Amino acid sequence: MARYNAKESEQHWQREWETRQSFAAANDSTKPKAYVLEMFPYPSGRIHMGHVRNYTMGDVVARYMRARGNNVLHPMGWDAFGLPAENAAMQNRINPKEWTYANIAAMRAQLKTMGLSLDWSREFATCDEDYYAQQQKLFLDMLAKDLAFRRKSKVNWDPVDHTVLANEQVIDGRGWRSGAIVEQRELTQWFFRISAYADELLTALDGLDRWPDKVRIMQRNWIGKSEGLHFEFSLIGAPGGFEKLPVFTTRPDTMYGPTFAAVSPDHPLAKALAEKDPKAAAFIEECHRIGTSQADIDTAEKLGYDTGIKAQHPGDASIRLPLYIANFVLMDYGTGAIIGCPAHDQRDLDFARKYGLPVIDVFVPLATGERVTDVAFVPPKTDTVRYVQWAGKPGVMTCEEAMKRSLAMFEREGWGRREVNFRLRDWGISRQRYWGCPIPVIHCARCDVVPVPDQDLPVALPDDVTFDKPGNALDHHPTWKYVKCPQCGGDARRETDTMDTFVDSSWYFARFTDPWNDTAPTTPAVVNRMMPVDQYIGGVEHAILHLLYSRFFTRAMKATGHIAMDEPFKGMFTQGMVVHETYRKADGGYASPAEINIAVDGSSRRATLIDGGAEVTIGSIEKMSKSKRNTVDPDDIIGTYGADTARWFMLSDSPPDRDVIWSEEGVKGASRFMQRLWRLVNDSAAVAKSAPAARPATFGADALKLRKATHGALDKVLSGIERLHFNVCLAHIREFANALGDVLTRHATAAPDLAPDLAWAIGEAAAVLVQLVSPMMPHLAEECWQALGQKGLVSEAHWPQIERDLLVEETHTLPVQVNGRKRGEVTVAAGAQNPEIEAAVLALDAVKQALGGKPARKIIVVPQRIVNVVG
RNA sequence: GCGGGCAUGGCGGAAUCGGUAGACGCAAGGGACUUAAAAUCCCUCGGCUCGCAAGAGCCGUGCCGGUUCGAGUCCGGCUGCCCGCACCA
Repeated sequence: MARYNAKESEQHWQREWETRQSFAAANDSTKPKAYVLEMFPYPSGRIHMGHVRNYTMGDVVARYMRARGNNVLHPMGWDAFGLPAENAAMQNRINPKEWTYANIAAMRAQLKTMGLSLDWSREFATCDEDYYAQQQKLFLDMLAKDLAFRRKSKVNWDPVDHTVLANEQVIDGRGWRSGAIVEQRELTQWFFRISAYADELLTALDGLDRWPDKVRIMQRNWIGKSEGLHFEFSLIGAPGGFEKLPVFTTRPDTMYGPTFAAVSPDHPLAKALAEKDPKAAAFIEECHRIGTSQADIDTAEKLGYDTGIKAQHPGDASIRLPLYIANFVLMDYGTGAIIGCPAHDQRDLDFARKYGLPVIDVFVPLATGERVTDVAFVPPKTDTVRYVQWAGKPGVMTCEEAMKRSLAMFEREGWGRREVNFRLRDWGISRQRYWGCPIPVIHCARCDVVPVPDQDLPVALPDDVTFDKPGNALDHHPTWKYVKCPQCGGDARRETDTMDTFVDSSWYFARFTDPWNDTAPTTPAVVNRMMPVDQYIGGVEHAILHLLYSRFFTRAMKATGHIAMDEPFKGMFTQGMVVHETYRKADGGYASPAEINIAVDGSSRRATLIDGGAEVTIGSIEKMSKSKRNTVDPDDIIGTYGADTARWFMLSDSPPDRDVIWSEEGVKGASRFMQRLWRLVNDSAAVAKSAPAARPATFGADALKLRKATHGALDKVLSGIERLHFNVCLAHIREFANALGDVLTRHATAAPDLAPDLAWAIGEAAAVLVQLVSPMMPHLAEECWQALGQKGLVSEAHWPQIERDLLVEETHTLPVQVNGRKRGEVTVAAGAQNPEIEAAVLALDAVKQALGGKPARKIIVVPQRIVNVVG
């Protein structure tokens, strides 16, 4: 029999699916909907193995749901705005738009070779005018609801490139491209008021029970809710307007332990002091010079500047604390001012020791009563400790209890109140870039900020831009920004900032439900039927920002009437990375997998360069990356082995949430299995020809055994896909294929006079096997489906009914343990009662021997599982 | 520093509820077919001990302890690795 020709077959079936529109979703279907979505790609130009893994998993779920009878929405698009297009424009003198659309075309062609069951009719790119036009409407609706606003904000400014940099683009205090020292500048920026939903975004996490715990915990920490005490110090000797200093602390129980107070170098009070006091100004300057990178923070010494101002304790006027400007106090958390309690905070202790400030123990360990010396005493809040300075009084209680009682007391005394603080900041979306969605507002000297009127939307990006100057090409454009004010008709200027590309990806999933609507972002009747996404799949790297922004955006769209739900993603799954061995050459450089030969000698492996044969060291397994040169091109794999092989390998072995190690041997194993299935199905088809058309009334022992395996496999694989345990599903499929193979080898020689019931069972088994592999290897499955003479396409077939009565065994073989050690087995009827089983067990020689003639004290029978005799 | 996860053969991993640890695959070794190779098929494959053999026994899921008739799984304490956040008051 001819080997399966993946190349020919895959092209053929991809064309067939396209002509039949097999994967188009219907917005008006009466079937239950299922929305399966993988994170859409950035059009870099080529797909990589991470994409292959992500889209294969999504495709298995989509195909599974379709065969379950759902109306499946499984779309694809492009997250197409962003900096790389501008960099390419600068380097290669190509227009960002041309570059992006050329990349999309190349990647679409690559994706199509994977045979994904996508509804391509809904495809769009976020840089399509049709898409960002609707995004501008959403922005204006949010502006009207005060969910979008402008505020002055500190940014990283690259003075050479004339651009704002994200924190990730600042490396050791320098711009990642220009290498220039980054300045902190105050600019007026656009924000989304995500903080208004902080509490809701936090509490709603509890309801997302089909999300990974890990992601929920990361979001919880990111939102960072903390409860504490808000109060004000009275300042003695402060400049005008700064008589009161608001402070937030999460430890109200330590209110009688501070020995200093401090404000951030960015605090308005610090700035006011700097104007009159050159030394203060110099200190603040120094603080700003110390970088914000992790390494800097780890090593930075605690530094302070004594302002000479005294902070008077609101509960006891006799306590007057020196007020410092301190480099470790952050302006954007709490009020930018702290109380320094050295005994119970390590930073405060370091600071106190450096400046010779006293240390007051508020509480001490119950057991030892030991006082603080070099290490601050910070026990878990639930620990019971001895308070020696609690609100001036002693007591023994947990910190939690003391905090609660302190708060209540201070509120009663009238100088403090309970306050909730969040770590979550409002979302700054202004980017001084060309290749993004223009913020649709006009600045007018008379009317201030004027939204672009509806009839003037979209604010389209001009195509005739140049990148010969650093900075924002929109700003440099000779005419684009000069407009008349829509309100007063006077000379005005367009906003030249564009939106953060995270905005584009915060609602694309909703747009997929009706991308044809050119009058509104969504069509409520449709979006409310097709959303939420039932299964979303993507990398953990988006666990915080993208997912949090999307959750916020869905709420903002609800507030502006574009959707009727809060949560966009009902089920969420984060898949692991694709990793590969690395190869190091003698000169220290990396070699790519395509450049080397591996020789196996027993259990040891040696790598040599194909060109020249020089020895190469096999290095650690790392994430596939260009710098380590350990990438494998999906095109090469699909060209050599076919898409089905690549898909099968991606799902085998490693659990989907863990990293998968790409190896040549593994791919070959997958390819071998594909060919094996092809033979198995063709052999089965030959045998099944002699089978009766109608299902036999009774089945003999061999046929029954095979049918049990068939329906057992069906049950295990389907429930495995449901739980996304793809690697286990594949093992069950292989096990079932082995079982069918055994039957064929045992009976193949007798094929002509094979019992009709067995022939029928073989036909059934082969058909089920093909259907079970169809979500993973869809092309091969179609080819096999045809070889078996089945009607229609397997991609459009419904799952067969699982015959549950075949899953029930008539007899059970139970392992028999004596004192927890296996000594034998008994086979009993399914309905056997315990006394009957116990008698059978005690009759076993091995059991009698193990008991050494003594009677059993107790017999534990776990039905259908195990028997344990206690001697 | 804070938060979370993981640890099972040579390797990736499997083991709904606590119930025969090592499914399935990769690699390796042996054999069959073949002029040969490829392909395919069969056998072995955690360790130790005993046995000519069929087989039998003991040990074994990072380490120490506990709960239980029974622990990879539950509890307490360690060790190592990985991830996220981080001067968050």
